[in-house]
Amino acid sequence: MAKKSKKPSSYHHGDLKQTLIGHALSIIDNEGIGGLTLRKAARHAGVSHAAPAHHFGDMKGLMVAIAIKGFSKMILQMEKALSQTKDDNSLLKLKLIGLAYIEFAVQHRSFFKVMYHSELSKKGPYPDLEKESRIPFKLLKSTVQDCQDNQLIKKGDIENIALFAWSTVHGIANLLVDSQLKSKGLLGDDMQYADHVTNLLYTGLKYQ
Amino acid sequence: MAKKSKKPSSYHHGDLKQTLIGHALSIIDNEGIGGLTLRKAARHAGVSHAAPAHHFGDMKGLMVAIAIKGFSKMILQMEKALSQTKDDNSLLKLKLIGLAYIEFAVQHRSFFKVMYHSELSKKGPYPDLEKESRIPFKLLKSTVQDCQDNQLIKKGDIENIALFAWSTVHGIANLLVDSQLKSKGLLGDDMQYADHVTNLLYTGLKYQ
DNA sequence: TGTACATCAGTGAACGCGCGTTCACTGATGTAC
DNA sequence: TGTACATCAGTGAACGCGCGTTCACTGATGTAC
Repeated sequence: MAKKSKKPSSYHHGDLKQTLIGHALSIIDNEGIGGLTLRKAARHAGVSHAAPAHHFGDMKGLMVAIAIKGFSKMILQMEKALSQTKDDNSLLKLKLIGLAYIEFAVQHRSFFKVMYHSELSKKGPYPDLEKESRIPFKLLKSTVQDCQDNQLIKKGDIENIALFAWSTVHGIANLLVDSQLKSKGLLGDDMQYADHVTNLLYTGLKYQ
Repeated sequence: MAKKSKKPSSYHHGDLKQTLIGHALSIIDNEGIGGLTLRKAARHAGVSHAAPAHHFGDMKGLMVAIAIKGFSKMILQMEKALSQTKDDNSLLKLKLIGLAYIEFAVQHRSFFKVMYHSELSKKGPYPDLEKESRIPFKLLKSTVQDCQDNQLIKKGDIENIALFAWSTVHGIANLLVDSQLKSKGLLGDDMQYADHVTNLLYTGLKYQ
């Protein structure tokens, strides 16, 4: 405390914004969204408690920044999954896109929690966030369309079928993220389980 | 403020415990679980801010009390649904029990949120809560067993099949509770949608 | 029916804590000439 | 290359707030005799 000469008292951090997001995510990892505060994020980043306000304005600003980053990561992961098979195998694509969604949620659970946090989806307007958040569903819809065009699943309203598929997959992702299954000792490997459930879902889509 | 003669300054409330639970639920309805504090619940109940500690000890005690009450309500609702059809129609039972689960979640969303709040499921031990919380899954498992005995669904490990069914239904319930679907303008009637999804699920269970 | 006493539920003042927010400031970086 | 100045990121002290918790208390209810 007496000697301050050790630290070069940097007034320019480099990329504090991204650093703060990183620490915010790890706080959420450990304590849940309720455990995140601006002061705590600043403390973890080794920076004055007033610094976050400079970049995010307030708590909501931080959450929005995290969510936007999360969505763009998730979209990349989904697109990568789609590109792993040929155009004519659209049923496999449907499965892969669902698994990519679940995989992202499991691998980046704090991102996922923020992205679908109800407080965030309530109030707007955050046009950038809103735009990004719609893309995953759009990807799913066009895949469902492909499947129907190739007569791989039964006919029906695309929007509805996509909604069914998404909500099942999203529901499973949520469960895995919350560790509801693991804490009951019912679950071994997350992705193996996810594979089972998506198979179940697509069998339903085929025959119903 | 000057005249205190109006209120009879009651030192005995009648059933403050249940009253506090009721107000806690309505706070969660309006502001989410994060918005609930002991002081706020006391304020809504028109009671001193130290009163809740008398009945619940702390915040966690209140949450546990809410969850226990929620589970016993939900179990009643599921059992009622099961009793609405005859023994030999177990596939219908499987559907009804799933719908009862979703219906409870939608009708009592604050109960549901507390019952499956991750902070609650982490730390224990609350033996009463743990006991109650296992019953819904047990009911589901025995229904799945019935279906398999009557060769209404494909063979397989009961525990796994029940887990698939539960997690899908639970996932949907969560989505409806969080209003993720409504806020996207994708959803008309909750239960009509739930009906669709459960049909989809059970078709999967039949054919896979 | 009446009195004395124990128990129990709720009170209200007090405390320390972490939080978000404000604001004058410091000092590093970038730009003009 | 050097100097003057603007901009911008982060500082740290200060504030008021709502929270959980503690604790001596009050007064209503129930029980013994």
